[in-house]
Amino acid sequence: MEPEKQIPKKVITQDEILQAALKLFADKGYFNTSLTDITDAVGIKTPSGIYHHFKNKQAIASSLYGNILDSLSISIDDIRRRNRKSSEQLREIVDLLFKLTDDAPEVMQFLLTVKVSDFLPDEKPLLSTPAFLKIKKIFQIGINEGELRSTDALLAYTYFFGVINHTLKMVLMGDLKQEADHYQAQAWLIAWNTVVKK
Amino acid sequence: MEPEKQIPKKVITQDEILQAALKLFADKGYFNTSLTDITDAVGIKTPSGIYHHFKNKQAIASSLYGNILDSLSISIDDIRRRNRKSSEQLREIVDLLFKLTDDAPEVMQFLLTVKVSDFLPDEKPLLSTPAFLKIKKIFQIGINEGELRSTDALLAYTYFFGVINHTLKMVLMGDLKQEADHYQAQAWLIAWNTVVKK
DNA sequence: GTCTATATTTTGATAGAC
DNA sequence: GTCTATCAAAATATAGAC
Repeated sequence: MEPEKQIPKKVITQDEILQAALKLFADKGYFNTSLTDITDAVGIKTPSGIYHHFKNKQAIASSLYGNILDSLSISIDDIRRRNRKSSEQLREIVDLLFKLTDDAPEVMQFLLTVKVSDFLPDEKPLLSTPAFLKIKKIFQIGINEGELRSTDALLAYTYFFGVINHTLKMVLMGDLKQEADHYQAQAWLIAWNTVVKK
Repeated sequence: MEPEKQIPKKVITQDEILQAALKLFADKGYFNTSLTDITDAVGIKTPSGIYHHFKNKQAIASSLYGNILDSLSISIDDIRRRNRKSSEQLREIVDLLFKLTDDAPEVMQFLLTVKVSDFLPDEKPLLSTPAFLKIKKIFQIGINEGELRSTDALLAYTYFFGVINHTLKMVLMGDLKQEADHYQAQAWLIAWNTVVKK
């Protein structure tokens, strides 16, 4: 093992700030998280350092939100590329969300239980976001191709992700005691039945 | 028409404060609502008046939350008294929630889209609240009597209200453009199908 | 890029006159 | 029970030394 440097870690990266902020925002909420909380979590002594990386507190949240949605959008692109049927694509999206809930609960908390518009009023509403538009498109194609019941694509989305998101939220809040993974198979089946053509 | 009194309205009731606060909390969020906002909305000039009615800002929110949950609990009692089957009871609860969404959207916004635990950390979690426990009991009885599929009552709740709540949330956020009433019949059917024994 | 120190602003809350 | 006036605290943000 190498001898550890005596110099205390001082240099903070943007990513460390984002990770700490994400955890705090997900846990205590944006308004209950002060810049001091973030500096504490990240191991520096003053909020000053943060202003070298971000314009202000809002910019941290905005960056987080953007990153999460971008990453989600990319994953969805990938999923759509690898699967042709709407059922398969939705199946993989559900798989991704359940995995994220177990492996990166802060991310899903930020997506599902945090009301972003309260502190990012200028951000695009979730439903006009690329990630969401792609999901809506999956429903639309499924309807056109006859795999899904013919309703409004937005309504199909509403029912399907009503089941999925509520299940994940109950896990995140600790009301459902097992890992998300444990509920996935059944939740998928129930959600799928809300939209499938029989 | 009677001659209007010249004396400007000064005396404010507790209920006026609660109503104004509910609207503001639902609209802008608890943390974006200052006591000054409330005094403005209620027509007095200084936050001082509010402290004669409530201990502090939190107490306003706490009172609101309690009132809403109490009233919901009473409505559920009434519904359970008037109906015997779980299906009928759930049907009426759904009816109530859709009506509330159209007639008192602030109330439903407070229930569905506001994260109460952020500013009322000492409040009982929603799921250990009388209103919720009664709803859970309805599912449990439905399962025992064979009307509902045999799963965990909490899971039945999760799926059923996943559909219902998400539909109402989409209406409240303006993503679904019609009144809640317009979506009720189909949402009920979909939600019911997530739990019914076939 | 982090530190000390400080400026600025907001807001929750109180005291006392009327 | 509302008003004027004011306090106290907290948190965002900045300036300048190192």
